[in-house]
Amino acid sequence: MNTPSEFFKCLADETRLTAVMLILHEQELCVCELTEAMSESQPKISRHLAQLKSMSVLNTERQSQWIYYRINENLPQWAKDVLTTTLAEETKTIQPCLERLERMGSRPERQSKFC
Amino acid sequence: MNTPSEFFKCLADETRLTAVMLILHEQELCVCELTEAMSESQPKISRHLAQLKSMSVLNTERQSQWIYYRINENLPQWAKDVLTTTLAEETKTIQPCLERLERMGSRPERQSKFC
DNA sequence: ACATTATATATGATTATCCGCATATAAAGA
DNA sequence: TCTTTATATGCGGATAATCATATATAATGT
Repeated sequence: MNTPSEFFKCLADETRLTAVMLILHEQELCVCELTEAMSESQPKISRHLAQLKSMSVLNTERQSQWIYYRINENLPQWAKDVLTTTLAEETKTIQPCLERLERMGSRPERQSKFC
Repeated sequence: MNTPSEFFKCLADETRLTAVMLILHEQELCVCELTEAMSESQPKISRHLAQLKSMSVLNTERQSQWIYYRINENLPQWAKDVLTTTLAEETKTIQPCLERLERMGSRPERQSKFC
């Protein structure tokens, strides 16, 4: 992500924006969680996440079989500000996704960072 | 402009983003000023402005032969916030455009609102 | 009415984006 | 090793975005 317009391009797609909003809201999410929350196909989600990662909006951490996506903490501050401003606006919109996420069976358990 | 991702689509193009930033910085600009400031063709500028207007990001006011574009003051607050956040980031980038604008000969004079 | 300046739009070509489907890779567990 | 689950990617095909060029419209001044 080099220019603001490139950053906005990342957010200019409904699927990508929703994924970023959900990740920002939940700290981290894996592909299968996003697939379930957004009711979209796995390849579709995976593609968009790869794009967001390649633009340095997201980064990943593997925990055994799951790959967790997070907001790249090295994003410039103005970009983080745009994301939080947008999340405030999108809170209602992502509610159905959050509900599907909570209802989701067999959600992968997070590794505790302290053991 | 109905959804955040649509708004970001407006800003996802370098030409459009720069135009919006210049207008935000200068309050209002006409097509020929933007054409000069950005060193782009008139049809290209005009098309992108039309797009921004159709998405309610900008609006226009005709003053005799010139059509001035401004930020739509009815934009939702979060969107305005995104724009000002972005302008702070883009101040350096738009500097060359602002200089071309100042050097521009025969710049249309604004009608004073008080006469 | 005509020329000039400002702005908008039509058209066609090029390129970019997005998607579905199939398949590849990678880890985990039997 | 074989199966299952999670994730990534290759490959068209469809659609959308962008651009350059030419032309249309609109206001101004002669």
